[in-house]
Amino acid sequence: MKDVAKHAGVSVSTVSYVLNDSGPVAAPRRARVLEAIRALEYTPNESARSLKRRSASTIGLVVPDLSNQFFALVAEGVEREASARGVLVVLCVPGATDVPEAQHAALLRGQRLDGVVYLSGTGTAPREILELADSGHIVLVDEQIAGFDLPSVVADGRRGAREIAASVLQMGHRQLAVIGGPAALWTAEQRLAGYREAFAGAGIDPDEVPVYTGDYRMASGERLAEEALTCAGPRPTALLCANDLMAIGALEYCKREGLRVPEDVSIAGFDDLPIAALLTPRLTTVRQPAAEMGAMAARLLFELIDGRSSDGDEYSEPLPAELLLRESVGPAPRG
Amino acid sequence: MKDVAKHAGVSVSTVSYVLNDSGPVAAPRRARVLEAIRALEYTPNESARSLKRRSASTIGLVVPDLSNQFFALVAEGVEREASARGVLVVLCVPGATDVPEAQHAALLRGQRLDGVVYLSGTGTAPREILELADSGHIVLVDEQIAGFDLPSVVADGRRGAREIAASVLQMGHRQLAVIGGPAALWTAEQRLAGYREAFAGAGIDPDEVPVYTGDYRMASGERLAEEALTCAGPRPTALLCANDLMAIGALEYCKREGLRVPEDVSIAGFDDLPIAALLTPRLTTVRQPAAEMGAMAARLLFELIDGRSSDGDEYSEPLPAELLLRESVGPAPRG
DNA sequence: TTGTAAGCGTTATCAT
DNA sequence: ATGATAACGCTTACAA
Repeated sequence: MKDVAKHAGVSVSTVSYVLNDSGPVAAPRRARVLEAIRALEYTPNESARSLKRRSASTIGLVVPDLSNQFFALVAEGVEREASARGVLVVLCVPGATDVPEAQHAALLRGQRLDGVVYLSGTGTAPREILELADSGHIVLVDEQIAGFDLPSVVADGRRGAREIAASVLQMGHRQLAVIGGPAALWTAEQRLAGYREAFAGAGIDPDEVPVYTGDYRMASGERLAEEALTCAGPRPTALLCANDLMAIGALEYCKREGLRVPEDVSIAGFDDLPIAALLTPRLTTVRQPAAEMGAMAARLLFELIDGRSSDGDEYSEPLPAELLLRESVGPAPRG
Repeated sequence: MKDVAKHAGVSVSTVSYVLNDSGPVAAPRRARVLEAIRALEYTPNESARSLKRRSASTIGLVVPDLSNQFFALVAEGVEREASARGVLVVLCVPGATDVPEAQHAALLRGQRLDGVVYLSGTGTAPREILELADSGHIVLVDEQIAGFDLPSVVADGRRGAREIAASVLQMGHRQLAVIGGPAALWTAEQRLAGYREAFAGAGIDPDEVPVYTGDYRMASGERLAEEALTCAGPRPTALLCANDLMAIGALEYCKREGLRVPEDVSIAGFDDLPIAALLTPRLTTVRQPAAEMGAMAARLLFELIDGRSSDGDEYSEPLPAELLLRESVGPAPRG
């Protein structure tokens, strides 16, 4: 920068003024500066800038797992929104590494990050992250952490669950089973609540419907489908799975056991992962607008960072979740 | 930091020494410093550090698209390796935004990034990126950019292609069609070469086998499968698709048209996306060790950055690509 | 072994 | 309108 100043025959402050037009500068001199910048191929040193400005123009994105397409789509949304503002996104995948989460948190405090979009996938967060919530800025996506009132962007899972359950009931199913998500997860709870509302609405006692609790992963869907379909008593004719991954597991179980879907048993998922429409049968599910959720989370985070939030913690309305009827749910077999 | 020094009754340099054990410091004083750090909840300012050290401990990761699980897995590999070294990974998804790539490149020059793991997905890169290759450090993954001799991590796609084609031939197929990738892509070229080697090895004139050129996306697989299967002359009994996405498209076409796979037509893919094993029929494919490739790219990049490379440009051996025989390829129907 | 002090490249506050 | 100059928070000779 000094070189640029010299080359243009001006002072460094003038160069700085030109760079950020943060000060008045006469046209001819500004031209000379610009010219010098080009000539010397000068690029401002961002480390110095952020040191001075006390802001890194960088946010963090914490996702449990990138091979889960839901998270990947959220990440895309966040990245899009951030790069539109010239903000960098630092990726953290705590699961993929054995670096303690505390270290991730240190990043934020070390001013390398101005804020964080956080997806735990577990409904809990290490103490370090929670402490950050006060000082640093943090926005959750599709989850809420019990006992903490953190800003978050969520989809209307409850409504989606109610609708998908209602539509299954409308196909004549009366023997249902729910393969739910981890009890600790807010989304799991919401979706379960939605299912139960639909049951009640159809004159079924929600407590009569067996609920198997999984962990949102494929393997648990497979295992619990087996449990649900082989247990004593009348076999369920439809499985309500709280996410697509578990629904896929259930599908795999049926495939292995030679059960036809939906003729023998109907299966519904939740999320609308890109893969859902490619399965055989195509999976009936509820679309979570993942990319939009990521984008909205980023926007919310920027508002927090800019201190432009109306007041205290900020929330967005739940985004709509759209019911997608596909082949994996069919009419109930006649009993 | 000054506060810490004061609190511990030492000088700032001593604190710095303790922080990086970059200098000798007596045990009792070190303890006092540590204690002060804890007491004051001191976290070093990383912006200042990188300003001084002229290194950001941050690398960039450029991927065309995160919803493609191959890229997502590469990203996970990169992240894992980086965070193990305390290096941050900033994510860039050029496609998801309209920010000119030039701006991305400026990041590198602005010293915010020490290097970049680059996946264009197109086999080309903007001039800005290429210029970086000299000054900055860059490693490509699963591609090579024509006309430039850049360090890269690749899988042995040629061998994989040869093996999968050979195995299809061994099932008795004689009427084949290839659904290839974009001619400009190095991987597409490699895979095609592999197929052709297998054809020649089986006594088939490679030039007799029709090649339809797609763009590695699902839609093109669907369209080209139609072309291949409805063209004049004997219908192919097997489709060799240069990646899984196009194979999935082909599968979709068959599904729509009521063609049974593999009874009527066999379909082979390439990549082994996580979804491949979940399709019906399960997709025969070649595994690209995506996460390992990402990790290796990161390691290679760190070597370049540390100047620890044996000499000039550095390459890794192609990683092995493993043939996975599954249901989508079956014996040739008797003609 | 420890402390002092000179930068690292910017930005921002002042005089001019 | 412009130019010195003092921070920003850290590292690292160099001196003690």
